[in-house]
Amino acid sequence: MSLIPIRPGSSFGTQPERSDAARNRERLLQAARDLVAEHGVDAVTMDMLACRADVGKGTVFRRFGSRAGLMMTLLSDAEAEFQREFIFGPPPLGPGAPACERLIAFGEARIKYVEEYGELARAAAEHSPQNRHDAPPVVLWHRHIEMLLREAGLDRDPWLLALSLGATLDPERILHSLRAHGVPSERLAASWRELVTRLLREC
Amino acid sequence: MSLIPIRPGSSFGTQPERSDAARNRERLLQAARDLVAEHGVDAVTMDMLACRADVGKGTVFRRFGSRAGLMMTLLSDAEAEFQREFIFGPPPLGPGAPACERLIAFGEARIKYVEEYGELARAAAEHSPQNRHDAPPVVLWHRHIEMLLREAGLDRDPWLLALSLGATLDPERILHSLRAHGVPSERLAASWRELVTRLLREC
DNA sequence: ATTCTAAACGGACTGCGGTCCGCTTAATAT
DNA sequence: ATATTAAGCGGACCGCAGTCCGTTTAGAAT
Repeated sequence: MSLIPIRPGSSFGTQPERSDAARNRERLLQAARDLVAEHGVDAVTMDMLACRADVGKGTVFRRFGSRAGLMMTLLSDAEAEFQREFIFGPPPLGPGAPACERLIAFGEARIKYVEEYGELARAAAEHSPQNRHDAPPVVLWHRHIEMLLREAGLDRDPWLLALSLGATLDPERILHSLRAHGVPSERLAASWRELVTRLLREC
Repeated sequence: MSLIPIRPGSSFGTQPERSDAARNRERLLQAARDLVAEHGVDAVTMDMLACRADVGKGTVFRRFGSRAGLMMTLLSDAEAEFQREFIFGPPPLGPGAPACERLIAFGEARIKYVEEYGELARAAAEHSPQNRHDAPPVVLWHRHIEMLLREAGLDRDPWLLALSLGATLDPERILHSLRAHGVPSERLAASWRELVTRLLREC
């Protein structure tokens, strides 16, 4: 179980991957996207993927490490885009707006993200109690929230407070509200706004 | 996958279970407690349990429905005690104290509970995205928090807000803070207190 | 005591995620 | 061209949760 770099062989000092490996990766990613589109995330099995991509099962696990790793890879583009937006993008999500507004925008963006990629995100976290909370993207959101809390003047253990706020935005939870209880995303966003504004009042 | 009644055969109109079934249940529960004590929750498999209790594997699943069901059963006593305390017990956890103080006490009690039974609680929720949020005890905590929020004067969608607060107290999350990051439970409790008091200021 | 039947039983079986290890091959050195 | 070798490959294999179905048996009815 190792970290999956966003670009394979992107680290300096390591040689680029072999041509057959690159070809197999493309085949696997294409097959995975097709299968997800055809049957939905939850119905895609690793054997099915190996079969469709016409590679051995071992190759699938060599590429992605685990089912969760595969899902992370499928998410990586959307994830990178999301990160770009809240780090470099225009306000209120990106820098330039007051912390409180950025925090609200962050939650709203996250809810939209889960609406679109929730199943993948859930599958990427399943069966990984470790990586569920320590995966690089999760740590990044967490630090982002913590930074905004500090910026808003919340100095009492902002790290743990950020953890609590992050829990509210957990894909599985949001997805459950959306799908199982039929809560419209606007209502989730409104509740998030309420939570954040109450928390940051007079800071 | 069905709900597991706290007391078997406790519903009216159903006949009591057969004697061999009762004997097997006791054997299974004893074996399960022993195995958990010996090897830890995560290492206990259903085959192991069937073997130790000297019953067939089918019997294990007939009793408990799933691994998660078994863990819920093992938790049911502690769970019932916890419920009793925050519903009927002395303040500030039970009725008689201001909503804000009860909410703080609730979180503190929950953190202690997770410290003691966290592994079981996590295992009881694993692989059940459905029952994870809709299991009777979870729904009860949730309603309790919602009630306290209303009592404190928070009228803007207290149901969703209760969901957010509940997310903070999720066993897996608390356990991860405690074990993986070594956060002492007092610090978790302090952060919870901070969160609740900020949220309920001037209500 | 005998019969009846629905509940309970047990263990072979399935499907899935994940590992292992002997074989193949791309890339490099000569 | 040939030899070398480490990365890559494939699929048999494992452990586990959960299902299926033919067999057994407790308890009621006679």
